[in-house]
Amino acid sequence: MTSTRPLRADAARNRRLLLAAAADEFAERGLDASVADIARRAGVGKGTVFRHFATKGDLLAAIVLDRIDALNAAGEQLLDAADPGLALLEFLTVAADQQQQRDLSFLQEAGELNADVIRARERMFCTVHKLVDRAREHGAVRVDITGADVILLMCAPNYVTSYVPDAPPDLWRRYLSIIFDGLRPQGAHPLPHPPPAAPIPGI
Amino acid sequence: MTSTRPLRADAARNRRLLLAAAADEFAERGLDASVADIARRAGVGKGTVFRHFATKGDLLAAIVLDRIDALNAAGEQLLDAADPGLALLEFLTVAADQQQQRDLSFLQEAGELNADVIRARERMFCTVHKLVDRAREHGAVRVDITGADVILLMCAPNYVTSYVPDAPPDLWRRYLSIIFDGLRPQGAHPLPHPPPAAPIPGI
Amino acid sequence: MTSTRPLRADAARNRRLLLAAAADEFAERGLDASVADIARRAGVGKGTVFRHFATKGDLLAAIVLDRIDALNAAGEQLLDAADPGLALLEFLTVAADQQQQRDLSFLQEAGELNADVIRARERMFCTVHKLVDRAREHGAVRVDITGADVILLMCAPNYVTSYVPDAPPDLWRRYLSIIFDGLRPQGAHPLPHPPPAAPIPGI
Amino acid sequence: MTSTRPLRADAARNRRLLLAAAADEFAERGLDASVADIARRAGVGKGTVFRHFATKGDLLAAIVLDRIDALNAAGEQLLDAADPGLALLEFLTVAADQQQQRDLSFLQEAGELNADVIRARERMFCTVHKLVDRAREHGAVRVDITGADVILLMCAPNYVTSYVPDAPPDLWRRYLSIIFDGLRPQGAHPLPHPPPAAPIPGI
DNA sequence: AATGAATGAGGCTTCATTCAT
DNA sequence: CATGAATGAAGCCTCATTCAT
Repeated sequence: MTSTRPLRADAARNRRLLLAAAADEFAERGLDASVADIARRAGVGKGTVFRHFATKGDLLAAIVLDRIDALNAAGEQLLDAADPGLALLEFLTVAADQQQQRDLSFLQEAGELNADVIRARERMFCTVHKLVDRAREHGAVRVDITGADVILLMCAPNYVTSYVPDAPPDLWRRYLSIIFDGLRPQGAHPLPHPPPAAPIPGI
Repeated sequence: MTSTRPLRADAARNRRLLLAAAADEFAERGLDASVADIARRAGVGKGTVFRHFATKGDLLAAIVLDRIDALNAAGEQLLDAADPGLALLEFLTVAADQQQQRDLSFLQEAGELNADVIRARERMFCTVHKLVDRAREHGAVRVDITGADVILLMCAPNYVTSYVPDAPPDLWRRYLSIIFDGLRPQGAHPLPHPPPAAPIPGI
Repeated sequence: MTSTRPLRADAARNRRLLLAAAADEFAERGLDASVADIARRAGVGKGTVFRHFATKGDLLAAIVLDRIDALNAAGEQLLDAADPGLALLEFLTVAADQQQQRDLSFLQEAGELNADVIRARERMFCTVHKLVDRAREHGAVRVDITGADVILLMCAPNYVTSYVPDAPPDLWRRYLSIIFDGLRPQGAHPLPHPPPAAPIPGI
Repeated sequence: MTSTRPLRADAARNRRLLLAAAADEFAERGLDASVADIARRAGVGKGTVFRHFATKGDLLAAIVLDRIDALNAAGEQLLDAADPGLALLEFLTVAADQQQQRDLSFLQEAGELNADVIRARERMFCTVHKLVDRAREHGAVRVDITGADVILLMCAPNYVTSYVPDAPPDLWRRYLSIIFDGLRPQGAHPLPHPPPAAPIPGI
């Protein structure tokens, strides 16, 4: 349990600066971004990074945790939406919008991260499964699509646009739309391979 | 100098060993694979790596160049295929199959690689454009899809499956099928964003 | 300034806590014990350590000073003892007992410590010399033994037992006894090397 | 097993330089001597240290291993000596002479070192036990002295003289003589504490 | 031509010390 | 006064690259 005691005003500011700087730096340089660069970008000393995050990995974990939790919150809200199809599309939109930038490999590499991240990821995956189940039941996505499929495809729009030199910030919407069309029942071709096992044992 | 002088027999063998070893190592460990490991895997000394490739980047470039050229050759063959829709799908299948493994970020990072790679990439992009144009004209893909779109989506199936822990080697076929369905005219929804400029000025 | 002004009650308490915590920590972790650990062990903030002791070295010096003074006091008492041989043995017993734990290298490293320590050490050395002189005169130790010899041998029992993994707390007594036997005149073999100069010029 | 392949001429030279430099540096600065300083002293780059010794600890282990093996060899030779008492004294003389300098904490800290060191240490301990047994049987040392005692006392002469500022290089002989007198049966006083368990289970 | 030894820049992390709260 | 946040020097180690053998 992180006994989140209030944190002094300046410390909280630095923590925020660090998370922002790190997110940017990781996005630009990938996971090899150096702690020194992150510190410089945040305008703090290198040592300050380690006061807030014991390890470079912990810093990454903190970022990922924030994003996953935020995304999950959005997803849970959408579980009550009237139109399950629109709800799923909206969820994917939020997901992509939220990370406009290079994806942080957060699904995969997170596997080696902090236990909190793993639990958060499982919660989020659960939510996605529910969203997909509802959408499927309402005929909004094809019957052979699983939650695991959507989880995997979730980051593709950002990934794809990351290759465009000076991409307009909304370009990902184009590819999300294409991919989502591929998930719809209309004109669906049979899939040549079964879906992967759900990433969480219990689903 | 690109003046490919014949190269002694053993040197040629080492070059092949190195390319293979490097491809495997990059695939497994990502771009951070160490030159030492590559050399060991190839069964040669570290110095030999640098005799053949002045720089780690050059080694990567050579791999990428090979793949792009091979892919382009496949694409050019398919330009004569009877069914342009099937031809495009086949091309994407070849592309994904060819790198089964971790994608080498070859489109993007290649941007900073050697000039040969850039030219090869442009040739390949050209071929893709032609394949897409033909497919579009035959109604096999929606009218609002461009060559640039397909180029961007090309790596998505491999990217997506790279997140599955012990993915079966053919899992990418599932996602290529889904994405390709999204490119078809049947049940297409209007796209919310215009396509990016073609990656090569002259297309 | 050595002008020991009275010090507020809580400050005095903190000073005591710090000295105790530091002594323990140094004993367990050696001279590399971190200030942070000492502060935590004392239950105070890191800043408080530096309010009381300008430097980590000063903290060490303060501990050493206390011990030396205490030891010297014991030695001076023993100068009046009836049996000079027993007195010397008792002094060495007190010395070893007092630091049961890892010796703090206090004789040597103290050389670079503050001036107060140096003066205290000189006082203590003086006392040892007197104890040895008396013991020698009474035939309790061999004639070729000097005060400097005893000073050097003084820490050996603790040093020696520091190598025993889970040493019983009194094990040093065994080695003090052996070494002291070596100082006695009975069965003494001639020494192959002259004694070192007295550590203090004026003795 | 260290498949000691011949090692190139220059590499062997550097290895020797490194071991010598490290021994000096450890002796002067203690175990905290920095790798950078060792490299500088040896006249090589920092990286070269790590080519030869994967870890700072491995470097220390190599030094210690050399010393222990040399000492053990000397000890084994002495097992055949005519006078067991003299043999033991000679062994202790060799031991002290061999490390003239600050002891490298080699008995204790070695516990966390490389497995080779541990085995070498056990061999040496065994030898000491045998030397002591023989000496005891011949009445050269008191009956209540064990091998473990001698092992512990072995480094004391060097330890003791390490505190003398500009000690003559043979000063340790004086204290070895004193301590050895303490081990003799003549005029021995009963020991106030039982000996520690032998450091190696099987002895 | 091949090898592997040497190099040193650069990465992560620790910690004594200073300073704002 | 006390606290604990911030700092930056320094330490260990990795690795691409160069160079002697």
